This record gives sequence, structure tokens and C-alpha cells, in this order.
Amino acid sequence: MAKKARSVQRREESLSRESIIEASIELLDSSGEGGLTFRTLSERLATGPGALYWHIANKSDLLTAACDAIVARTMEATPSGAKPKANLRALALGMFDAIDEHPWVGSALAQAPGEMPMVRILERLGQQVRALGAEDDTQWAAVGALLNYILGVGGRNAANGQLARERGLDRSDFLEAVAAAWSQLDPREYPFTRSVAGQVRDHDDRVEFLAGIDLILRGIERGIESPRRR
Amino acid sequence: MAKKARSVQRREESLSRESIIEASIELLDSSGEGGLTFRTLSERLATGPGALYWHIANKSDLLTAACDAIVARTMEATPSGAKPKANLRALALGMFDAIDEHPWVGSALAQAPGEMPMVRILERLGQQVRALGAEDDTQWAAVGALLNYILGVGGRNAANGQLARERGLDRSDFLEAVAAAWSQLDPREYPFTRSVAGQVRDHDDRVEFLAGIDLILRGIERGIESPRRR
DNA sequence: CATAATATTGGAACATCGTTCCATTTATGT
DNA sequence: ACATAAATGGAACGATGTTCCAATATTATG
Repeated sequence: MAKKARSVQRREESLSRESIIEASIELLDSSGEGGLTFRTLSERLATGPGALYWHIANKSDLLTAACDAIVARTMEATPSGAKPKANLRALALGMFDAIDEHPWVGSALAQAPGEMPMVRILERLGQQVRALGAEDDTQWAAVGALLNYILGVGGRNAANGQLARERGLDRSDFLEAVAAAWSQLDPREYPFTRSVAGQVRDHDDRVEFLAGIDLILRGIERGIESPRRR
Repeated sequence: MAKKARSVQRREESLSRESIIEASIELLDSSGEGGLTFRTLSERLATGPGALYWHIANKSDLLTAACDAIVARTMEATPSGAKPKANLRALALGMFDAIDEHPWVGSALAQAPGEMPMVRILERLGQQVRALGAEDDTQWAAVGALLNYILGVGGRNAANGQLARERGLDRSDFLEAVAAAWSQLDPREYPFTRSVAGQVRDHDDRVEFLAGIDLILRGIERGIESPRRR
């Protein structure tokens, strides 16, 4: 009890779960996924590595917490309007941009199934899918398809950016390299990949992402229009 | 040149890229993602850690190669018939089962964008989507949606299994725990998540997975039926 | 106000990891 | 046969996550 009072009376810049998470986010954003280290983190917080373990369980816990903070902010910054379909697109785009801005969130989300950050997204998506008029037994599949697409594309997009950064290229140069590699594949074995290599070279990630969202939304709508087919 | 002759004349159980990859797969399957270590690997192969680096660039390279071996086998074991839609479902299910059997493949795939294992899947999906009759400019979005859904759900499913194993539970017990946690969320803040908690408890992963695939296929078909909407 | 009890800190130490280095062994070509 | 190159295996390096514990700061109690 008296948590607030205590933290106020503590030394000026005392350690806390929040301050540790905040510093972790800054570190992850500036130095990438491998930049978060208990040593660099404790150095930035002017303490020792051991002190951190009083406030957090382990590194996995810390990463999930940092990820949850980003997701929570993103959900807050994405208000819901009247039209469910527009809300779903805004929600999807919001998460896409958030993962793009904080690439480490993509992989962190993949390693914490059923945990808090995922639940936040699930809930928001679910409410809008429900508002769309989907029946109870199809809601889960619809939300699952959306959730996985969003996190899948977002994560892959972020992975591209990170891999490019590691090799000292910017995103377009990296995609150029991928397109070039795909163009040199055996035409007999990889006709499709070769044919889309050009589309990979010059495309807009966000536009393409939204096209996929619309594709899934169409599938959901069609499921609503003609229910219980088969 | 004369690679074959050389490897034949080498000592009985000589090191090779293939044998290293094979041992890595066994290690990953039996001991999980953290079970692959240059020391345990070199021990199993009766050599030193340094020797491995003559055949492999680094651990990331090794992991991608092991992943590619699994994907290649899966693609081979999934023949294509006459009906594109059935082929796509078989392909999706084949990858789902492969990731379920080798959970480490899920995360390995996420870390190698544009590389060989991903291209194999992309190509097979692309050929079938093309056979489905999708127009050139919508093929990429359609394949992207399928690919991301397959890898997304597969990866999440595998992550569930691994997380459960770490905590000493089997998959159903783990889902039971997740459902229980979701049931105790605040009804005002998380109405949707609470309402689907029951569906999480007793569901068939594969059936649910296929439902999502069908959802996306519906979206693709509807895009074909009424092209150039907007 | 003094003193005991507890909460929190900081840094040394440990086990383990990926990777590098290099002396040594094995195979190949002349 | 000898020289050259390919391949090996193990010691050593730097860095990591985590544990441990003596020291300190804060709170509760007499």
C-alpha cells in the first residue's frame, strides 16, 4: 500500500518498472533488437544489472512489457468511429505503422501468444468484426485471419527493414536486391516468383497491406451475405 | 570439381553441410529452439565447434538451411492435382502440419524474408492462385494474404505448443489456462475476448485454420467475380 | 529518537553462448 | 616424394542473461 507516496519519497530518479520499460523502448528503438542488454540498460539507468531483477522477472518479461506499452499506446491513438469497416482498416494501418516504427515489436508479439499485448489487439478487432454483423461462430475465424495477416505482414515488413539496416542498405535498396535475386531464378522452376519480382521492386508497402486487408474483409462480408453455404 | 569423388574418399563419417544440417534438425526437433548449440552439435558430430565453420557461415545460416530442408521436403510431399482450390488447401495444411511437427521452423521462417525457404512456398502458392484465375495485379495481394496467414497461424500455433512445453503442460492444458485467464478479464474492457474464451478452450486447430484459409479464398474468388470494383 | 526489520541497490561472479584463431592432420596434384 | 591446399578440433575471446550477496536506503516499531 501507499505505492505512490513511496515512489515520491524515493530518491529523485529511483528505479521502477515503468522507468525500466521506458528506457528499454528507447534502447530498442535506437539500437535494434540486439541493442537491449542488461548491461547497457543498467548503464543508462546508472545502476547495476542485478538491480533490474528486483522489478522485472527476466528479459522475456521485459520485452513483452515494452511491446505491450507500444501496443497500448497505438490502441489509444486509434479512435473508433461509426463505420466498422473503416475502423478495422484504421486499426490495421495503425498497427502496421507502429510495427514499422518499432520493428522489434513484430518479433516480440510472435513470442507472447495469449498474453496482454495480443489480447489488446484481439479485443479491438473482435469488437469491430462483431459490429460488422458476423455471426458468433464465424467471428473467431474472421478475427484470426485479420490478426494473423496484420502481424504477419507487419512483422515481415519490419524484418525486411531490419535485415536491410544490418547490411547497410535502405529499404528500397534491399528490395531491389531481393528482386534482382528473384529475377535470376530458374524460369522453369520458379515462374511465378520471377514474374512478381518486378512488383516487389517498386511497390508501396502500405497500399499493398491495405489491399490484403480489403481482400480479407471481402471474404468476411461474403460469408455474411451468404451464410451457411456448403 | 569432383565433389562426389572427394566426399566418397573422405573418412567414413566426414563432415559435410548436409550432415551438419541433418544433425541440426534432429537436435532442434528433440531439444527445441534453444537445443541447437555449436557445442552440442559438434559433440554429436564428434568434432570441435571450429570445424563446423568450414561448412557453415554462422548460426543464422545454419538455421535457415535447416528450415529450408524441412520446407523443401514438405513441398515435395504435397503433390498438385487438378483443382487449384484443393491444391491451395492441401498446401496450406501441409505447411501447418510441418510447422506443428517442427515448431522452430515457424520462427526461422520469420527471420529469413526473401530467402530460399520462403520463395519455395511463395512459388507454389503463386502457381495455384494464378491457376485460380486471378488477374496479374491482384495475384501478389492474394498470395501475400495466404502466405502471411499460413505462416502467422502456423507460427502462433507452434509458439503455443512450445510455450506449453516450457511450462510442463500439454497443448490442451495450456489453452485451458489461456481460456481461464481470458475469462477473468474485465467484462467492460474486454467483452469480445471474454466471449471467445470458450471457443479457445475446445477447438480443433486444423479445422479452424482451414476455416481461415477458406475465408481468404472466398475473398480472392469474389475479387475475380467482380473485378475492378471501386 | 533509536533501533530493528525490510526493501532496494550495485557490482562481482558464473555458466553458457557464438565466434575466431591457429597448430595439426588429411587429402590432392605434380 | 614432396608441396600445396582442404579440413579438422580444441583452446581462447568477448559478450550475454542470470544469480548471489554485501551494502545501503527506507519504513515500521519500541
